[in-house]
Amino acid sequence: MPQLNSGGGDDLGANDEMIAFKDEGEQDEKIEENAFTEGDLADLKSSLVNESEISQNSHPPVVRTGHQEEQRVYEEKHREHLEHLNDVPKPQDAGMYKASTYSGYPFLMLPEHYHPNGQVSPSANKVAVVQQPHGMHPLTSLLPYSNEHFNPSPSHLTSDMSQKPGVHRHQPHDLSSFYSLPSGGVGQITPSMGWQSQPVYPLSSCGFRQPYSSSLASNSSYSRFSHSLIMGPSGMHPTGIPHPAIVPSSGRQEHDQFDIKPHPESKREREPKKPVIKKPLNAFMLYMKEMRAKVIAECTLKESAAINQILGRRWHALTREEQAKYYELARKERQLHMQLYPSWSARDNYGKKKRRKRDKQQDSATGEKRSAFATFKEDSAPAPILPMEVL
DNA sequence: CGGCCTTTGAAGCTA
DNA sequence: TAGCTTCAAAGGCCG
Repeated sequence: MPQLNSGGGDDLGANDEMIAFKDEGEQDEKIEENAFTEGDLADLKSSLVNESEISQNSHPPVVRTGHQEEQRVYEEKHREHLEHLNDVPKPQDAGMYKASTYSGYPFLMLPEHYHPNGQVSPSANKVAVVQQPHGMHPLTSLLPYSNEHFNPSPSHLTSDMSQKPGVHRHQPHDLSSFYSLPSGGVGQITPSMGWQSQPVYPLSSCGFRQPYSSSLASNSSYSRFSHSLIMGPSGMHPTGIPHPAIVPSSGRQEHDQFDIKPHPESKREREPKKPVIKKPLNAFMLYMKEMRAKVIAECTLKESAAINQILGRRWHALTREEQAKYYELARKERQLHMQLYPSWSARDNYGKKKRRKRDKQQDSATGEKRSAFATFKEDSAPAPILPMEVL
């Protein structure tokens, strides 16, 4: 709830942590921005010609737009990483992390010492965190990038990117030093007022059946992101789909991502459609993706609205380190997204969703301008159903 | 069939 | 620049 916290400083929720992190992290950002260099992309584009020719056997030839070309590079890079994953982990990965705040892709090569107390098991460091039960998120599917792709490299990328025509997105502030958390500074996040209130769905106590910190620290979550998961269902290689960022093996995202329909018979599909590039997932979205299945299993819930409420509370129950992992992952996703789609803007997707009914009603009601936050809370949260102690 | 619900965070927009 | 708006995922539910 950035809106609530933006003005004040006494709320100790995650947002404040982010602010605190940001204050520390601008230096490293310059370095990390170079991690995934344009040179890498260019090299990939040139070196992957053969691969793409081979891969044509597995899927029909596609006339690629500019975006699709970027996506193809994205896919190929992803594949390289996946193949690289099968190799022995490189010693320099650990060494690099030890040198400073880790700069590699955190959820693949999450350093063992990422936790000050070394909670993360070594085996957990080599796999992506984000679970893809039905398919890969465009960017989370690319998590298995090794450090060599995100290695801080000569600063040509940043300058290149900034000089690139059409690049208008600002470079994100570095959050890496966010996560150079003080040892022993593992503070439990004080729940903010917002997340504590107004459970709409009848939440059972399973939302806090066990503290997330323990579940995360255990292998339960990390161990699920084995290579097989990364590779997709039934061992399907990500390159078996048009784009790893785009195409999950199943599910609606498959069609949402670029409006590519499987049956292009209709009139609409014949019209050339500009691919829709989705927003990169934020930290909480990544967390939800990973933990949703776990919550479903624990609580035998299926409704996403209820699950999301539980996840929202668990999110606030996370320790700073635990949240930091997801913030870092989200940051990497944004970086990667920005580098692959430099001309993309979140604005591009504005209006893609139909306007919410409640917003329409709101407008037609009084005409009085109410904050979106107030609207959401008032409209969607009639009364707490569970006592606060359950939450 | 498509919007709603529900969550947090990022980014765009507006006054 | 503060505050507001939209979108991102997910899947059951409902009109």
